[in-house]
Amino acid sequence: MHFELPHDWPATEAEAIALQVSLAPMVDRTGPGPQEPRLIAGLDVAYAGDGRDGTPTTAGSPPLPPSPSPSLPPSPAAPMASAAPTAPGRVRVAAGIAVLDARSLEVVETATAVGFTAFPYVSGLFAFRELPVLLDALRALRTVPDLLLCDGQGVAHPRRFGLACHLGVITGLPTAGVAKTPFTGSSVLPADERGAWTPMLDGDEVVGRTLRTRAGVKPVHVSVGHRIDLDTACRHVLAAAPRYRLPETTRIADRLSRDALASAIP
DNA sequence: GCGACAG
DNA sequence: ATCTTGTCGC
Repeated sequence: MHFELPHDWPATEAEAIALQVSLAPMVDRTGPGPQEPRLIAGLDVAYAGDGRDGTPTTAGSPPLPPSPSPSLPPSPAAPMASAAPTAPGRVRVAAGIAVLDARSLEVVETATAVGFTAFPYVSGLFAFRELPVLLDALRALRTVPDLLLCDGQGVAHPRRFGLACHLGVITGLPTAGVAKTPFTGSSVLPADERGAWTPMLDGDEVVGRTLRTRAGVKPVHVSVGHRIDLDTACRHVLAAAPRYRLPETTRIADRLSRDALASAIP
């Protein structure tokens, strides 16, 4: 598929935060979104080494020098990476996308992309780290998913603009975030029964839902990304996770990204 | 001021 | 995120 970046890539944490603040108003949290999607895609990113890179979280200093990571020219049919080769402080990454038939949960198409991180891991600015390689993998996709399930938060974010929202605004597709641990917003544990849920609250605002996809296992945290409502998002997450804690989409995307990373010849 | 902090 | 052995259970 094809899309244009609605903004330049930030070089500092301050720029990244300003970008989130300006883009957050573009998020559509009410959807209602696809009621019966035909194709649901899961996305994930794998890291080499320990996943950490240079600049920790030192306040003030720029995250990383201007990086060329976000792919510039839309090469037609070339396994494009995020440019820049071995640069100090940059970690090799691989993205995996699995497009499944929403009803049978069978794989319809897969795509991967490899590259290097263009931003350090900073809680709240997670998207700037994974988006570049994820977008490369999305560009390699032939089919257009009806819903994107992301590994991380949607509006359950300090500025209401987590990875799922960012990906939704860029692609224009409905998205939802499925996080393994809570971030912004707290909730009480839902009953130990598949399908049980409790609201995630940040003050008096509902930012997501803690959803039990399987009894006896920790619940996941679902939040709206873009062009879908919370009920619809949770319904699809539950349907995509018939047996394990995480949706099949995410599980398969995780495997794809790890395999792609291993094939990238470390 | 101190701790916490999606992956 | 990633590094890892053993262990409990279907």
